[in-house]
Amino acid sequence: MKIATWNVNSLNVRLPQVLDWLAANPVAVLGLQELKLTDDKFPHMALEAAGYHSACFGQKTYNGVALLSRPPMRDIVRNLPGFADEQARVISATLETALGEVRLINAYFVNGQAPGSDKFAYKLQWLQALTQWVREQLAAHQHVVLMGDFNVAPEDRDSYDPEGLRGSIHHTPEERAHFQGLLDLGLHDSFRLFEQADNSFSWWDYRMLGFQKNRGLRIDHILISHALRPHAQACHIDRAPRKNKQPSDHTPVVLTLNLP
DNA sequence: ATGACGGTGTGGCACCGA
Repeated sequence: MKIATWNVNSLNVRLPQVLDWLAANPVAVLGLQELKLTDDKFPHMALEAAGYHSACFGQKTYNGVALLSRPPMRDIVRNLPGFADEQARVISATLETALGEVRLINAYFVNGQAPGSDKFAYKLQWLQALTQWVREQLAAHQHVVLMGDFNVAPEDRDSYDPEGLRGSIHHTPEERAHFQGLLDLGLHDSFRLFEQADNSFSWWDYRMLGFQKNRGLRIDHILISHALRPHAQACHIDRAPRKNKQPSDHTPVVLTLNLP
């Protein structure tokens, strides 16, 4: 059983690539971020034809998240309960697996623009609210997967230029402390459970040949709860879609669990 | 220090992303 996350930067533009990718990578679950479309424009039919149920939470122009899954989902929750937010950033759902219930949380974390900005303050508030939601979900469910575009490079090795970018957005101590705070709730960064190549990134700037020069960041993550850890078999970044003609700036991260 | 690339909106560019 595989679980993947992918920031598609407009599902309108990227739907053909998502369908192609799913055909080649028939994962059980795919979390999408940055749909940039409203729910009435969500391509339920095309995804159903590909064998996926879908639960979406969209908005116009910005943000928007969705969960796709082969088994049906239930108990779908949109955004962070108790945190008033005009931006559509989180969708959670429960899946029935061979292990029993798995609670999925798919999130598009706030970018934050620059330390000291209003957007950065919003990022920190949002991170606090998300942490509370994950804490509650972990209390209610043994098997929890927190996936998405975290907009945080957790460690220096997750950045192409950790010295030059020290203290800048995605690299600040505050953001990294929040990432560590999520781990401290009882989660593991599944990518780091396995040996990985140096300079493994999930996002590259469209400009200045960022991908060709591998000037990227690892900001897309799949975190799993303690109870899932023994079942994790692999986690890898699939760079192939970044080589497509009209690529997203992010590429999928894929977790393999030893479940049917 | 800035912009570079790409998506969206009701545009002739600005805003946002990371």
